[in-house]
Amino acid sequence: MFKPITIKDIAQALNLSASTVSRALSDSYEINPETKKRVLAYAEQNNYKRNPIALSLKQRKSYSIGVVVCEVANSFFSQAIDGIESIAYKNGYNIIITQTHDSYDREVMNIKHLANRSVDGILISLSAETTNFDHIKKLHDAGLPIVFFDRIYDGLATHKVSSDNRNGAKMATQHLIEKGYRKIAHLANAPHLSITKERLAGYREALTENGIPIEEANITYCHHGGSNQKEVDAAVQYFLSMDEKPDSIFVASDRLSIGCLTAIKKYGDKAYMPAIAGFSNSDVLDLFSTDFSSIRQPAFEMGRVATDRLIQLIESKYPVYEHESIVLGTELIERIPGKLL
Amino acid sequence: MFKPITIKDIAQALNLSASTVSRALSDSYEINPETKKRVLAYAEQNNYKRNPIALSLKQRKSYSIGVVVCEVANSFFSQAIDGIESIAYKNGYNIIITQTHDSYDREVMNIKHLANRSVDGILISLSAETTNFDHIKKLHDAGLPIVFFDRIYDGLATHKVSSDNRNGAKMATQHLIEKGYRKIAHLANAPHLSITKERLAGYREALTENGIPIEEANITYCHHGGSNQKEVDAAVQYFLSMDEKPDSIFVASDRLSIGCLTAIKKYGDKAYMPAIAGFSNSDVLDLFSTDFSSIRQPAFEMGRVATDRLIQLIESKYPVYEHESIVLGTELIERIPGKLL
DNA sequence: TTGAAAGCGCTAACAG
DNA sequence: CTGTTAGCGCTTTCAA
Repeated sequence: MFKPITIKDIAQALNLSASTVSRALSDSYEINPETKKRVLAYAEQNNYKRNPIALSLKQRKSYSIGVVVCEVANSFFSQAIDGIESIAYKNGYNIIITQTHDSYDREVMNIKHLANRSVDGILISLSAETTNFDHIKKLHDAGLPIVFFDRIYDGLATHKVSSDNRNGAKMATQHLIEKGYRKIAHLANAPHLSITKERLAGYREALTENGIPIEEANITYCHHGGSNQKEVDAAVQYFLSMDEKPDSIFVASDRLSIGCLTAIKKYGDKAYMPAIAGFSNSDVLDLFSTDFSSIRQPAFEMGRVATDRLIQLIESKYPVYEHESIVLGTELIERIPGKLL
Repeated sequence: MFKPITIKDIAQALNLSASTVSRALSDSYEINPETKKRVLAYAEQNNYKRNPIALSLKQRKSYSIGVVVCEVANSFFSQAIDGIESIAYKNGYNIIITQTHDSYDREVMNIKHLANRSVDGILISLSAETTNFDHIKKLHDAGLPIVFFDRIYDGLATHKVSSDNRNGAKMATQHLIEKGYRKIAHLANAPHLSITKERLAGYREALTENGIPIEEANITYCHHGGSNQKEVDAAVQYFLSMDEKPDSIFVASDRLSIGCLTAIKKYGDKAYMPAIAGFSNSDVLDLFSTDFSSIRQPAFEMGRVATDRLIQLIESKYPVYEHESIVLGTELIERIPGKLL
């Protein structure tokens, strides 16, 4: 069942040796054009396909790259994957996608699994829970090419691709300020994530520049990135329980935005309805006239750039010592309530 | 760089033969417990990992399964992928995801690529453009296990997993009727897709049962599944141009729902705003109080079931001649406008 | 220009 | 209980 034709079969059929066939197939210069033509013709006819597994074994290369994200059912990441795929395929690689669901344990498992599966390199966006990086360091030290995107770890000498989180956060906060809000809460992601720190910095910057005092009590972290709705609910309930409730919330991520809106819908009332602005790549938001302006990251492009760099690393003949930190711009999408829909 | 330890290394270090080590590692019964312990200990210490590629070559098995969907940035499919992943990983398989973007050519490419990559089996949800199935038939005939999900092809003797599209469509249409709408248009997917036919049947059934005449002019197809927004725009503009405009629209898919809302937002006006109901697995919709009730498919479960069946096929010792067509239930989610948000 | 042989890492039939 | 041998499909010296 399903036994494809091999180089040996061709050799036998054409009365040649396997090595000659191999050479003909890889278009070696030192081969009789006549023979080459015969081999190619026969291969074509019997639609011979190189066995990539044998090739991998021989060349110690799998032509596949691993991708580690928290979840694919997330606008930002699914768009990023589109970008990753586009570059990977163009270069003859396929991608193996794994999801951490923002759990450290699953991240460790997945990365081990990928390394074990002998991928040629890995693209990582860290899980919200990750604070120990040994599982990644070990592989990196062993020579496995790794590129971070979105959720970066700075302690590793490799390429990093992110978006301008600080400025995005600043724009969002500034946007709320311009709309007249003053008591702006911040629903933040897990505290150790790179994006959390950067977005927090942007939030602070906007407030400071506008002479609004920063109150730590207005900032709440979601240690699991909102992968459990309960923690988002708790955060929102906390905001709602404050003596002086926030008039608006700057939300740090796609996942949290959805979670935050859900929680507000659940616990809020007509009398109190904070404005919301935050990071999100969801297209669906465009359809509604909520008071939810968002910061959009160039997800597709980030995926492309990260993959491009990873393949560079993989295919480089010599060890690469210079590493880029690439930061792409973010975009504010203002949404005005009260229009159609 | 990155040269992992092999069975030979262990053999040498322990003064054993490679086969003994291999046996010890695979916990063969016919091995001295003492030796086994030594080998295991050494392997553990030097964190030996089986080379899966060598294993694949030997066993003609890659422990990976290919997945073909139109796009991951789609609530239904990303949820289905979650389900696929959960079962695949539990059984030691990893998944290679490819996107067709609803193009026939890309589907052919991707499937070839997967077969070529020697996956052990493929899960397919057809592209909207596909009308010729030779590329799939060929592989199936050659013995490659294939399971269809969601967008089925009936001409192949294999397992198929779908949701109750007919009844889902009927519920949605019935829902519109109950809300008082009478001129209900149908924005359909590509005509040859299984889901299109089934959903159309449900739509017709609801109308008929309610004594509403079926008018073909009220039905418009999107031949590329809405992967190009222009075709959705055209369809909506057509509805808007009708002498007697539809008072509501039943939309056939997730992608089309988004597209339809987008188009209406673009071309509609306050005076005319049709009600909409349709298939969608988007969680975001729950957050808004649009007049958009939706039919939700059990995406995660569909992914699980399909993968389970595929692995059964893969691991079956004997050819399987009995094939299931599994149909899972759909759910109507009513949304009432005018609430919070 | 072609062939023979070795080897990538692993398993399995066979022999002891 | 353990070792020898062969082979999965392919590439690549080395020799002819």
